[in-house]
Amino acid sequence: MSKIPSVIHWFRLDLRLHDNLALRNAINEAENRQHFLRPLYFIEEDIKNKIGGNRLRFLIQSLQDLDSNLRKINSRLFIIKGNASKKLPELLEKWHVKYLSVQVDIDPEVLQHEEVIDKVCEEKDIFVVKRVQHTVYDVHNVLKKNNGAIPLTYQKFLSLVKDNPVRDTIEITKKLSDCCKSPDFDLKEYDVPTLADLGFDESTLGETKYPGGETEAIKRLNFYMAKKQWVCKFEKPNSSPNSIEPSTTVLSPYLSHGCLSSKLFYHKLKEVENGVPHTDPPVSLLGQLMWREFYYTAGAGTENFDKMVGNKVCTQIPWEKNDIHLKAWAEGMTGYPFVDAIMRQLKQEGWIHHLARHMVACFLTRGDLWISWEEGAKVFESYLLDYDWSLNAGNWMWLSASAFFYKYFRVYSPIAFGKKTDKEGLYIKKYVPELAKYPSEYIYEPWKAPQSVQRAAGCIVGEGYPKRIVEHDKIHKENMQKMSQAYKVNKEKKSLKRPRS
DNA sequence: GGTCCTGTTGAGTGG
DNA sequence: CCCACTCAACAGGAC
Repeated sequence: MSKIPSVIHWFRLDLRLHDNLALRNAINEAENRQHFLRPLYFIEEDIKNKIGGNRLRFLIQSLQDLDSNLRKINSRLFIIKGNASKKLPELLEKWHVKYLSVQVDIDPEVLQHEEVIDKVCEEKDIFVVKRVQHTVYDVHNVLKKNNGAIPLTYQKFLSLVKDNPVRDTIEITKKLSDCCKSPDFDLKEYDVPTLADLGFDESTLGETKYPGGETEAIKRLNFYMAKKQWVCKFEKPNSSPNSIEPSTTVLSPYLSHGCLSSKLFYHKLKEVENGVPHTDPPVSLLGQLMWREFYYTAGAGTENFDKMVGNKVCTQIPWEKNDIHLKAWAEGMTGYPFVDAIMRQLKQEGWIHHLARHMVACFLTRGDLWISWEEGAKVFESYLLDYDWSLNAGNWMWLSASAFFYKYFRVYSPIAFGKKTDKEGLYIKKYVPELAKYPSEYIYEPWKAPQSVQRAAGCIVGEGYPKRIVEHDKIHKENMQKMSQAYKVNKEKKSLKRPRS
């Protein structure tokens, strides 16, 4: 076994070569010292039980693309089966590692692994480099600027970052010297596994609508940035949650996996907006990116951010358990066609529009089913291609009026809301095909259709399609009272903690 | 303490 | 008649 030391770049959510400073640091280190370069990615053995099939496929595609891009610079990706905190310590020893680079993350599960590695590296005197490259800003710096408190409003967040410069992105194009190739460079055991290798049956998935990978990310970014008028006029609240093709960019899965650098997106948007009239945050495209930063900051600064109990920004609400309703919601079988269409699109394609997320999140929590946002967050975590720890928790708290947003009496109507942008119900007809022959008049409320109409449409409510599991008109009013009560209790608790003196 | 808050509903109005 | 649009009501909190 060779005694030449190795340099490791530990890939996590930075599955790209562009704007990857940590990777470039590792490359330079390997080149300068003529050490081996080993770009690693850890895949847990039971990953197929942990994340949904669509996301798993997206991840594998992203890794394949990453490997192929690394090969273009005379390197490759080394896939290690197992989790980092178990496997990496062995490898640090085996490969005589002297230098390790990694991006900064805030997800507590990731940080758990990182803590173990940090300790081992300290013992072994391995140099560790960490780079902020998943967010535009260093969120810990933003927190410091706010005296450690998290900004509870978007405007406050914007004011904190207003004058922060955003560094230019970097590119990695130079080919690596052959001396940086380790002797085990061609071993198949480090190859990116297929879905079948991971024990997942790909035939259970629909066609790939959003292929993973840096190459696709850049293509998608350039496609949208070329539509300058569209970018400059973009207003998120005015985009449609139920268009047949997405009304927004769907860059989110690429950002969440790090196939696309948020900083690159930032600079491209600035370039397009430069010198011409454009919309602004919160509604503009740049504003969308800032929402991401906002939630990252909040997530980094709050303990138990993804839970209700022990989370200081989260209003404690006595949600109730109801596995039957939860299952009906998750599978798109609530009897409300708009809700069901959204949930089925989510399950099939791994992406739904932001306002569609609002609709179903409101329905699950304060609006109708009175089930904890944590349950909804778990379902989203499994299905969403763009799942992101802090954004998921933050948005679920927003929608359930548990934090950041408090006007709980603004409840989305599962009947009226979708009609605004899709009166005909074409979206419902696509994703809830059993209702495809319903006249548009009844498409949002099939239970109102006369029996003759239901028969003619080939689907009887209660047989071919479920009856409503709750009556929205009644239940949302009851829930508002419960919310009011929970707020009252919360307020009392707060004033007890900080009595006026 | 006034002001402001991306993303409501549902009724009412005017083109 | 249908639409696009405005407006009021609503049980809140951060800054």
